[in-house]
Amino acid sequence: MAENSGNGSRHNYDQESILNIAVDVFNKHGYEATSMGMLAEALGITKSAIYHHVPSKEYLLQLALDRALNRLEAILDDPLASTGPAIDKLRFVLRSATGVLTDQVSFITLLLRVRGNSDMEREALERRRAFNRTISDLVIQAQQDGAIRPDIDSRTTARLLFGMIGSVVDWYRPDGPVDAQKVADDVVAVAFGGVRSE
Amino acid sequence: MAENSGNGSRHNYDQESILNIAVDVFNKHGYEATSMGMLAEALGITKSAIYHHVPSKEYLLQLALDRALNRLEAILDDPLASTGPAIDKLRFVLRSATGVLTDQVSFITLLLRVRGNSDMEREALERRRAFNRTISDLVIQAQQDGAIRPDIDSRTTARLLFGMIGSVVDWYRPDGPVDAQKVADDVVAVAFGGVRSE
DNA sequence: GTCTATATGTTGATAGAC
DNA sequence: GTCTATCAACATATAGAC
Repeated sequence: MAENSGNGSRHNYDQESILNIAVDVFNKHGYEATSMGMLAEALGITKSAIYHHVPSKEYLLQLALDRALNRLEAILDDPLASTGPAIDKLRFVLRSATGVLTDQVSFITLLLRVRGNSDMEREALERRRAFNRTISDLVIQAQQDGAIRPDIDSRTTARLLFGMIGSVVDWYRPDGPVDAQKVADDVVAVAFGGVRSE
Repeated sequence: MAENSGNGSRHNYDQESILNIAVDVFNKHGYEATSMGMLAEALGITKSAIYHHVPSKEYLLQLALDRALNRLEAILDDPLASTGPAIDKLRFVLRSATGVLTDQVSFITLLLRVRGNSDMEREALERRRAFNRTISDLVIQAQQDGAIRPDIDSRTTARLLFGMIGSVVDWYRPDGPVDAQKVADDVVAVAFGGVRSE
C-alpha cells in the first residue's frame, strides 16, 4: 500500500532490484558491450529513469564487484579456514568458494570477467589476487606437508584449481538440473581425486 | 629492397602482422572495450591506415576466431582421436587441446571470451559447442567403459575438464617459466588423477 | 519515479591528398 | 601505405516537466 501510491505504474525499482537485473544483462553481453539503453530496455524503463537510482553505469559494476569480493573474502574469516592441516583448510576453502559461486553466480561471473579497464576494475582485480594468494599459500603448505602431489609446481596446481572452480559460472544455473551441494561435492572430488575411477 | 621503397617509413604491416597485434590488444582490454584508436596507437599508425589492410574491426575478430577454431577442430582429424579405448582418445584430445592452447594462447583466449554479441560471434560459439560436444561424448563413452568415475554426471565431468584446460589461457605465457610440454603433462595429470599425492 | 529532450564526447568507418 | 579531416551513429549522462 505504501508503495506504488495507488497509481498504475508497473515498476517499483530500487537500487537493489536494478543491480540484480543489471548484473544479468552485463553477463549476457559483457559489461562494455551493454549500453544503458539495453539495460533500460531490460528494465522496461528509460535510460534517464535509471539515473534516478544509480549515479552511473560504473557504479553498478562497483556494487556488483564489491558484493562478489566480500562474499569470497568472508570465507577466510571462518575458523575452519585457519584451523588444522593445510589440506583440510584447502578443502574447506575450495568447497566454500564453490558454494559462494553457486549462491552468487551472476556476481562472481562478472568479477571473473573484469579486465582492468579502469582504476575501479584494477582495485577489484587486486582484491581478487589477494584472495587467490591466500589459497595458493594453502597449496604450498599442503604440498610441504606431503598431502599434495610433489611433481607439479604449487603455483600451477593452485591455478588449475582456480580455473576449474571458476569455470563453474559458465554452466551452473540455480534453476538447473544440478544441485549446488552436488556441484561443490563434485568440484572437490575431481580437484582432489581426478576424473578416473579408482 | 623491394619493401619500404627507400623512404623513411618504419612500418610495413600486412594483414597477418596487424592481426597478431590486434588480438593481443583485444585480449588486454576485451574486444568491445578496444577502440580502433587504441589499436592504431598500439600499431603506431592511424586508424585510417588500419582500414587499408582490413575492412573492419569485426573482420579481425573473425580471422582470429576462425584460426582458433580450425586449430582445435584439427585435433579431431588425427587418427589417435578416433582409435582405441575412449579413455585413451580422451587423454589424447585433452593433451592436444592443451597443446593448441599454449601454442596459440592469444587466439584461443579471444575465442573463450566471445559472448555472442553478433551473428559472427554466435557462429563461432556454435562451432565451439560442437567441439565440446565431441569431447563430452568421449567422456560418456569412457564412463560407460568404467574408466571414468561413475559418481559424477558425465556432463559435469566434461565441463570441469573444459574449465580447467581453458583456464590455462589466464596464466600461461610462451615466454613464461613453465614449459608448454610440462603444462600439458600437468593438466592431464591433474585432470585424471587430481592434486592429492598417491 | 518516470518521462522527453538534449548536451557532449567517442565510436567505427570513409574521402581524398600525398 | 599512411596521412588529415570528417561523418553519422551511438555512448553516458543531465535538465527539467509531470
